[in-house]
Amino acid sequence: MQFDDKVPIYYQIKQYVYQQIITGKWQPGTQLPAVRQLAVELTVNVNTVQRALRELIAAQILISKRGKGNFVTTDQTTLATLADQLVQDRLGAVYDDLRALNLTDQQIITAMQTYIEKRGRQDEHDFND
Amino acid sequence: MQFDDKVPIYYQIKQYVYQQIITGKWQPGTQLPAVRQLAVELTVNVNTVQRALRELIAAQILISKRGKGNFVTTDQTTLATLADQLVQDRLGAVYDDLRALNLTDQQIITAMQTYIEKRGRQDEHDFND
DNA sequence: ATGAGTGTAATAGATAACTATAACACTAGG
DNA sequence: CCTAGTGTTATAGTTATCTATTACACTCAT
Repeated sequence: MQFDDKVPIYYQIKQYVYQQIITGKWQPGTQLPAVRQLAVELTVNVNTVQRALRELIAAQILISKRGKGNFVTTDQTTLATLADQLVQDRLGAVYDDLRALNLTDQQIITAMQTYIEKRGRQDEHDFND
Repeated sequence: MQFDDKVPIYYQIKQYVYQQIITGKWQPGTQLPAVRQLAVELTVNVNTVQRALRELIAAQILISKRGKGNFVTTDQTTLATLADQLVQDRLGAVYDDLRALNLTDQQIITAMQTYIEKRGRQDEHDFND
């Protein structure tokens, strides 16, 4: 996995776990890959994986069973809130940034639409290459 | 200034300088505050300011005149490109993130519109408090 | 009981970022 | 010439992150 060296790896691993859960790759209640296995897959140290998981366990996103493994929570409320929270946080961050660059609300929406249209054409083009 | 401890301060200072320029607070050709002054304003060390400025100078965004000061470039092309580049990079980042969270293009646009509407109401409410 | 597979934790060393401090280089005005 | 104001650089010490390694704690099948 490619990490952005501007932000701590353990922090990016947390985001990675969120994505696996929200996209359904790791279903509620299912067991995660072993920490040593995750460390190999992410080409990272076990301690770094553990640091990320520790915070997710504290947040009840994951359930840790010593000697057995780590599991995705089955608490539907937690999972539903998580997905919405991640999206809202992301939107809030980009909104603040673009406002700080002097864009109006309408310009932000238009810029996003234009970006997606352009991006769609590019992806299609790349696909046909 | 409040910094996010998840990303290097010198990197955030670069973003700060971009904002000052793009929002017109620092006009093309004008002199920046002295590095020691900036360090005080940002409550940061001179070396950290200098590290940020060094990269901006290398990118020709700023012009350094030893013994005189640092100045915003007057190259209109550079400035126009810069503003557009920052917006596009920001949009690209949030787009990738939201796609990774399984949102469709249309859902991204809708979520952004909804967020801005909600945010607008909240700001208005806060303002009247 | 033993061993394989799991999570958890501690140590020591490396590196990057940041700080405080000092020094050096250049410009302009008196 | 000298001084104040500017950018630039270097050193040393601190902290956070990450790594490698080792050890410990628990579960389960045999």
